[in-house]
Amino acid sequence: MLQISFIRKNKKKILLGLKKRNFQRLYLIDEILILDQEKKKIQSFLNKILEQENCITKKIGKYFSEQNGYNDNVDNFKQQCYKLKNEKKKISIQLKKIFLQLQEKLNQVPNIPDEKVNKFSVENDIIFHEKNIYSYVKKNENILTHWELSKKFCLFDLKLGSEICGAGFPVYINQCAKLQRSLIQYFLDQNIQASYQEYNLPYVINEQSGFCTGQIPDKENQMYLIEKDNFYLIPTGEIPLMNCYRNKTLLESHLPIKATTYTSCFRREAGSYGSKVRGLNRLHQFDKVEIIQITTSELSSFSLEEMVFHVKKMLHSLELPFRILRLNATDLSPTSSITYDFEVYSIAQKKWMEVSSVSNCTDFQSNRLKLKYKNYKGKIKYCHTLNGSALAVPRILSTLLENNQSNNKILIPKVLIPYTGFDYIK
RNA sequence: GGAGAGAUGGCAGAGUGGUUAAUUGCGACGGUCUUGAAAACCGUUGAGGAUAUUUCCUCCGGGGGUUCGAAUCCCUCUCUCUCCGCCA
Repeated sequence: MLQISFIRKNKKKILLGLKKRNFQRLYLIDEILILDQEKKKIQSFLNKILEQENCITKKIGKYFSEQNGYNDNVDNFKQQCYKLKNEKKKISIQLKKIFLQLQEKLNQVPNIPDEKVNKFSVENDIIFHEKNIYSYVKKNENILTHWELSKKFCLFDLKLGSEICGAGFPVYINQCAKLQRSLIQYFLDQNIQASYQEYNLPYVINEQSGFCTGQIPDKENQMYLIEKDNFYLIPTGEIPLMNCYRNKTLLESHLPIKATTYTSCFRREAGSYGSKVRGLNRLHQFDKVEIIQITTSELSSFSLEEMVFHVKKMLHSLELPFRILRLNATDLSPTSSITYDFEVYSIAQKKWMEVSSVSNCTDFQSNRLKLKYKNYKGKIKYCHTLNGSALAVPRILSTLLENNQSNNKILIPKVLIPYTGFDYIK
């Protein structure tokens, strides 16, 4: 959510940013500013009434404490209060109505894109491209997809999962199950080594948490709802992790805060179909290790670079061919001001698979979270929040299987062998 | 699931109808003393909003009510703790 004080002072900048996103409802900004003016007017009028009321009540109080009894003046004062009370009630209702309208409109406005982000009409920028992809392509002509490999090596069973629950809930078996667990452990260890603190969190959240990180109302339909208790299954560990810092005022000297968590993620993925959902490409339940940073406005772009570098390093260590894209403005999620997507190339499917997305949400989330910090001068400001996957497990798993296959076995990358305890799958 | 207790500033913890944004302690910040530090002593120290920059308003878990007036009384919701039951 944008701050109202920011909107008041930066109308032009905001409109330009929203146009860049191809956001259609630009009129919202004018409506917000008008409502804000109106709210201010009514608020100060109400304040004056309250002031009068407080003044009279204090006088009555004085009579009671000093003279210990009734007085003609007291009845007079009471009469005055009755009048004010009626007016107060009327105006409070008006104010509340306007406040809610204002809030509702503010909730609809997305974050302003960073200067580096391209317009909606432009292709996503490829800012990094691993060249050794070509050596993989030459290596073998008879390459199997991971679902074909699964049949050959007994890696996972989608049918079994669909009988237990439904499509998109895979069952991993034997060496593949261990490889999956090894990946999670490896990612967590790498993150902890980069001084991210590990959290183990609830997989279920309430509505407030979803609102604070921006999934509600925007992506409400992507989440599973437990109606009986009004809880949602998490679509990403970012939500419970970031909500650990709801309603907090941190000290600048404690920033940046770096945290990581491993969770399963649950997504309804309504409307997905075809090759996109083959095998492990798009699932209703999958595992992901998430990293976040909470920092100041001055340092958030540095944090973003640091996170990108960290993810890059991990992909390198897994020896996977990948590229990094800077998303253009239309592809940004509403909370994000700038996002880098990491894609690994699958030589079997001959396409790029998104395995991580690293975003700077600036103060958009912290405004909803009421997450602030006190700077060295003692002034209180909103934090900047960043989040990224490090990394999404199934797509790393599937591309590892596909890219490391040979006729009768699948090789495990060196860095994972201490975790798996075997150096190939057969 | 049953019974009871509670929710107050960064934290701890008073306050049961009237100058109470709220005693006090800890913490933090500033000062005195000291070569420096500690100790001791003195002082400052919640947030949000509006504004003519001076004042005003709001906030004691959330919402509603009683009253001229609510942290304080009533209703309701949420959460926490204790005891009992059930259970990985």
